[in-house]
Amino acid sequence: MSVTVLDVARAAGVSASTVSRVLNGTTPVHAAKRRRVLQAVRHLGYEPNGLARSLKQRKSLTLGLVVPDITNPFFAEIAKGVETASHRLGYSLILCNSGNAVERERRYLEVLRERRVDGLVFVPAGRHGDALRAWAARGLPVVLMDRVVAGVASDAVTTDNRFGMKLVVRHLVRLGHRTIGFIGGPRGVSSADERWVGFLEGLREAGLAPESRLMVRGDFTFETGLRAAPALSAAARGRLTAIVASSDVMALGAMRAVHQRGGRVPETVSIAGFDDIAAASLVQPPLTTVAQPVREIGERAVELLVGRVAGERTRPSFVRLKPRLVVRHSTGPAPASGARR
Amino acid sequence: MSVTVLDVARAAGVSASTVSRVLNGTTPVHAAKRRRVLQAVRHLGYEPNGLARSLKQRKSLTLGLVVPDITNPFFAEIAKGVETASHRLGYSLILCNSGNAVERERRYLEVLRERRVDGLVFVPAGRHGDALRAWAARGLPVVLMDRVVAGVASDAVTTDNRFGMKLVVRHLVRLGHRTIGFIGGPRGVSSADERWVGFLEGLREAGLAPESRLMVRGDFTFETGLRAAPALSAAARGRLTAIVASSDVMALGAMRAVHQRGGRVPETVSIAGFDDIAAASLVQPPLTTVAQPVREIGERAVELLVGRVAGERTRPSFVRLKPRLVVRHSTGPAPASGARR
DNA sequence: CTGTTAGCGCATTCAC
DNA sequence: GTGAATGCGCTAACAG
Repeated sequence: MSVTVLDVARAAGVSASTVSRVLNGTTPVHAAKRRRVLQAVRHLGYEPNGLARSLKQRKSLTLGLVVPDITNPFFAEIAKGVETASHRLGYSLILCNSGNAVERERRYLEVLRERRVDGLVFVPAGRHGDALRAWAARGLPVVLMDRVVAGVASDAVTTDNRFGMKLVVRHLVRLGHRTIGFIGGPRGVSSADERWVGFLEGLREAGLAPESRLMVRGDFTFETGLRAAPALSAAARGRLTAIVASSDVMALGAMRAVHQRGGRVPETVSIAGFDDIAAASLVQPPLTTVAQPVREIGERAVELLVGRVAGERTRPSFVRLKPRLVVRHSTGPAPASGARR
Repeated sequence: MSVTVLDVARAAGVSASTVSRVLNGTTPVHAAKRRRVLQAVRHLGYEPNGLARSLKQRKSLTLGLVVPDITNPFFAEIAKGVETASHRLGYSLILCNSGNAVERERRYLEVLRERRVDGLVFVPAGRHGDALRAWAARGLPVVLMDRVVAGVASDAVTTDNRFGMKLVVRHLVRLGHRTIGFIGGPRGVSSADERWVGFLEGLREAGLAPESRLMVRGDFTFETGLRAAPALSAAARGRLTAIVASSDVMALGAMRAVHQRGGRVPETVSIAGFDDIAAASLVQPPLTTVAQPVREIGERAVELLVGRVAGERTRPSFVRLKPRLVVRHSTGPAPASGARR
């Protein structure tokens, strides 16, 4: 069927092993033979069979990437970083979109094991982590991104979410805001939890008392923001001058809600997000947010993973990248005081 | 090292082939033995080696996905559809992000051949197509999405771009617009070319004369829209009442430019896009656009591909999906007449 | 129904 | 330096 090393060997008048050596540069080969081999390769249009090589060498040069939703711009950016780094280092990447479903996630890990991927770059969907623990228990390399899972001591690349969120709160406080609503992410997702804590700490730093009725949880969707903003306004009885969302998408939803009700951003209420997705700078007004080094997250994760595949480290490394505040026009000075709807 | 069929066979007191038969349901096996095999599998934590299976069966159950840019929401949606369909049909998906670079694209196709993927779902970067022709020449299945490549008679799933663009023009004409600017995509990208033609046809249908100075080409980026909108306004000397962009991202750029210069959408100028990416409904005002059945494009492409892998068809099928106009608030009645900046 | 045999295509011993 | 032999883990004949 397809042309094999043996075919090349025959055409070049050498043995299969010699062909292999030439192709992989494992061992020196006489220049003359080497040339004949290369020529035969070209002549026959030989293409090595990666499957056979992987089987023999017991490594597939393939990595798995599992994300909750590739259409989420944040994960798309991460995926791009992961893809770039993988191919740069000679690995192919199998894409798995878990759709935030734990069951699908479990199935994917199974498939990836069967495919004998050399490692896994992973943004876990929920808090759970059984499937992941099972994976790690087999000694298979895995690097978590964005969030960590309780009880799994694997490599991870995350953002300093607490710090990032405090940056936002400070910014708002400096602008004179005293009553700030918060739209958080799902409980149990570590990055969301950290942002929640960062928000509380930011308030405390400023001597502000948190009000639990002004803090709601969402699921990182636009709809959450859309619904939460009016709810927060109502809960604050007109005192609210700013809203911080735990993701840009939710912030965009909040902004939309404000506009729909005839409010203006930032005049009526300031709004800030987290992530700095592309859309953040494209909306009107452009969104103040916390920029995560997304590309870098993906790239560092792969580098860590490949290092571990090569057996470099033995203890898990935990990389925390610093985010930075990006001030745009969705935040402004707090209104002098008092009632507005 | 890892546990193999042979280990299972020994543990169950049967031959390796029987284990294989039980696992694959190829041939009936005595209930008792079957049970013992299954038990041994569970007991030993056996996991089939997909690499070995693929080598033997000469099919990898893997597909390649090549897109220009996974962070482009349009391609991200497509990727999601492709991923879902692939895994549903039992295939894994290798993700390749060509970054719109022909050379990277070429390298990817090479890698994918070495990996012995069973087929390729492909959004080609440019007009070229040599690498693709080489691929197809080897009889390897490929399905194009969104755009086709001249001289390559492969399966393809596309949108009826001409029709879609005419829908937009009709809509605008009905609103009273007579001087409409157009921001097109790159020449040689078939989908962009079709939209260009559709725009011209739409004008003609309405008895409007195209003005070449009111039609510019871009590269589907936000920046293109940002720059093109003012340029079109200037070229029209105040007569322009509407702008149609060949993609939502460019439309968003145009909208931003209008806002930056103090204009209002749609009062000053109506703006329409193409694709209906998520952001289109989230911006202010929500964008009138042509919705492509993105998810379906991805899914149909995979189904076509898998069908071809199975050797179902022999002639290339060319699927054209109908887009639909989504009227939102970025388009409105043309102003009574005359000058505005 | 089931065991035995024989590769899939390659890289790696081990001798020379 | 190089060839012959071996086996990675699996499934598909081929007999029984």
